[in-house]
Amino acid sequence: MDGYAEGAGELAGVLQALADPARLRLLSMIAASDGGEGCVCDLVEPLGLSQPTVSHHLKGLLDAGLVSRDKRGVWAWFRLVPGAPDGVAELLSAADGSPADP
Amino acid sequence: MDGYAEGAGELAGVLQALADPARLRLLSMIAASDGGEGCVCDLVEPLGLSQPTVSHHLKGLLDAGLVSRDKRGVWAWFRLVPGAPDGVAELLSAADGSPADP
DNA sequence: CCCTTGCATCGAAGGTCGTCGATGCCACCT
DNA sequence: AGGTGGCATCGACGACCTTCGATGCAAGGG
Repeated sequence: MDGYAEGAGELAGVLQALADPARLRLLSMIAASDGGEGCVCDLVEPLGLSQPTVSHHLKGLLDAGLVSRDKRGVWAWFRLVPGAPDGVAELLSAADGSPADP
Repeated sequence: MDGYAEGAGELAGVLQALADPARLRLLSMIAASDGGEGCVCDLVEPLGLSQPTVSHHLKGLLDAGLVSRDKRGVWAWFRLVPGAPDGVAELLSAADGSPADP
């Protein structure tokens, strides 16, 4: 029963990484980008935040395992990790006893 | 395209209400309780937090629409709102371009 | 070889959230 | 009616997170 403690801590970490409008918009923009990839220079402008802040949020998402970084030369291309949010969704549904899968 | 901004803010609010080990454990314990209901007195001990803190977290979950309060006499019984985390899960999946429902 | 461009890191300020102790209120039991 | 037990609210402290400006590093072009 205390097994929930660890899972709760880990899930809470991923949720906290997602619990931010900037992070969610970042994910949406990357997903909507061409080829599912987005470089920082293309994300800074529409977000309205400074470049270091965007880098910081990207690092948070990277640390949470939600995006992957691919440095091609000078540009850093970020891509979504497929199924990552689905895993979070499943954990969420499993945490409260509402089965999302039949 | 900027429509994500509002949705992101709202979703971020619910996620921030969930991004806490105590909250997640609270939901798990309520779900595992008999009849899907749990009173504060039964939740304070296993959580290891003080009673005011538990009340505060419960209020947070209540404000996020994740649980419902049912005051029966002196005891306050908290129950999960069915489908609430599923809605969050759907929003999560929809936010990154992974369609959970066609 | 030097300069420009793009990204990550460092340090700091401001705000928000989690946690606690003390208090007040309401319902039940004697 | 008085006493007891349980829950919500209030004020305060400490820690974390978000954001910014400035700086450092690596890659590519002239």
